[in-house]
Amino acid sequence: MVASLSSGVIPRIMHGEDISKPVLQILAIKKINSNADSERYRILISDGKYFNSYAMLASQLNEMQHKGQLNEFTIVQLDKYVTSMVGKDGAGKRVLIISELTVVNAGSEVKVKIGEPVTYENASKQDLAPKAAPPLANAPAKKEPAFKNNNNNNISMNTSINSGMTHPISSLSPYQNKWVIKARVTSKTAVRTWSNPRGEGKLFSMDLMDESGEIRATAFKEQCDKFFDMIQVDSVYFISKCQLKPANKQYSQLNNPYEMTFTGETVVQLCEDADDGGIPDIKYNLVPISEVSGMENKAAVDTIGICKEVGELQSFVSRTTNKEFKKRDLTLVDMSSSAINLTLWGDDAVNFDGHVQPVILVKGTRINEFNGGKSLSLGGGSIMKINPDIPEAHKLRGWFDNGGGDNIANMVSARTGGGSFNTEWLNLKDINIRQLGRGDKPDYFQCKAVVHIVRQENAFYRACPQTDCNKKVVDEGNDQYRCERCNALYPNFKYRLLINMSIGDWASNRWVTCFNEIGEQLLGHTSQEVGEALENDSAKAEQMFSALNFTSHIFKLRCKDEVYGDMTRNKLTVQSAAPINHKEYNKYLLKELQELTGIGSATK
DNA sequence: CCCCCCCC
Repeated sequence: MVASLSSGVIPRIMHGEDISKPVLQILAIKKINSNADSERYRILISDGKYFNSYAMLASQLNEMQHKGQLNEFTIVQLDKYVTSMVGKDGAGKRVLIISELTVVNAGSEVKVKIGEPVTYENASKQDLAPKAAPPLANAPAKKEPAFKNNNNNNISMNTSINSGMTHPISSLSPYQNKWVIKARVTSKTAVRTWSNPRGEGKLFSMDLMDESGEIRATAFKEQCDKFFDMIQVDSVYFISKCQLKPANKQYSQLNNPYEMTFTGETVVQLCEDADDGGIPDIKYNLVPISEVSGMENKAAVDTIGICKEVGELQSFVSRTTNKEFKKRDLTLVDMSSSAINLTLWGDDAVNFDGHVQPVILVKGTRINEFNGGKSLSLGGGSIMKINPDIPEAHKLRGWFDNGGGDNIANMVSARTGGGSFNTEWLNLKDINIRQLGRGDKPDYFQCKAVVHIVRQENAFYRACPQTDCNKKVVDEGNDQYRCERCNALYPNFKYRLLINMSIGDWASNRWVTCFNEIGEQLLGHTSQEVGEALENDSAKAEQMFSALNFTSHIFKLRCKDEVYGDMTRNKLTVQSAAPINHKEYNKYLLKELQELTGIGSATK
């Protein structure tokens, strides 16, 4: 049963009449040759009497075309559409943009073009008049255009509000410049400045959402100043006259092929309705902290927890960009008896007051994985709420204030170090073959090696006695030691180990450096004992150090080129030294043998 | 027109 078309409606639609759910036939569909990132389809569509060759699919319908649902002769019902001018205001062509449709009859079923349609631009005056009689009786009377191009923005805004003629975010495209969206701000960045060879300036971005979709908007320079204070997360705004451009998917996690830029023409008006008019609330997909362990690195996480511990504000200069960053690490705990670290940046880090152990709700934080531990980082499109007034927050408060956070069993951010399975097995010759350590980031690997020589010279230094300061102190004489980092004089110091030793495997041998804790572990003595022996009892020191010779370990090594003056040295640092787990090591050897020989691939 | 978020 092939449906009948809504004969003669195309000219009326193109003249601004709002016709509910017209039934039309697709006569042709083709991809527009535009930017490779933004796929668009243009269609030739007919009502049986007239056709329109300037119709386009909103990108969320591309999928239907991919599935072959919009072939030649398909009969469709337009559930949602807008018309708009393409090109410069008033000078261009009017297009029909379809954002929702239903397939009524497949093209393969219809098989033929219905009627002998001519271009709607040839329609007579009579055909433009709204028809009074059915079948289009339920079509509403002709409405004012959603957003008149006049100078009084408020009047046209109100027109659009009252007539409910805002546009869905998902229908926005560069092909259409007259629209008003009604959208909730789901996140907002801090103001950031930039300076590069192409210029400098400042900007902030926000993410906008309505029932149809989401989009990122950015305000530069003057617009940044003009709108930054006005835009508030969670509020709903009417927004119009932004410039649309293809989104760079490399940077945007939002589900929209476009993003927008505020311009001098941009109008933003707060929607003060108590009822937000169907704009959904921000949805938090709250994940228990324990579940983050099982999630992918770099995945986005919404969660809620109590800030049990607050780290100091830290400042550092990025090695790659030379920019200064401020950060602060928090530890969040929740009722899954788990703890995770959360990193705050910039003003969030500076202004954070964790002494009252507030409830922290975050949305869109990123997972960073290191050595098997996972932590969260609050970045670009993330939001943080402190003590939000939601039931989950009150529940957590009650739980924590009654001692709930005292027995945290699961440290999601803890590094699994030691016998972790994810470090690659290599030998010491592979370092050269694979050119490890040349990149910006260090390379990590493990190998089985035997200790050849342990150097006693410079195996320790006298360090600042403060717990967290390990800086070498200056001996001022008369039993006074000065720490330049703490800018203080102390009557004492602590010994710290910094041991160089040569280790070898079947392929090669290399000098490696061990820091304090691993040095203590390998020598089987505290740094204090080792330091005292080296300073006062050379026979005892010799005994300690020689005991380490010719012992075998599984070394986890960090490999990185380091520059000393004009010299670059490929440096190996011991991350861990563990006894040989023969079961695990043999498994690796068997796998290597299989790969080398191709024999025994069925062996488990 | 930005798109940086280190280190371990």
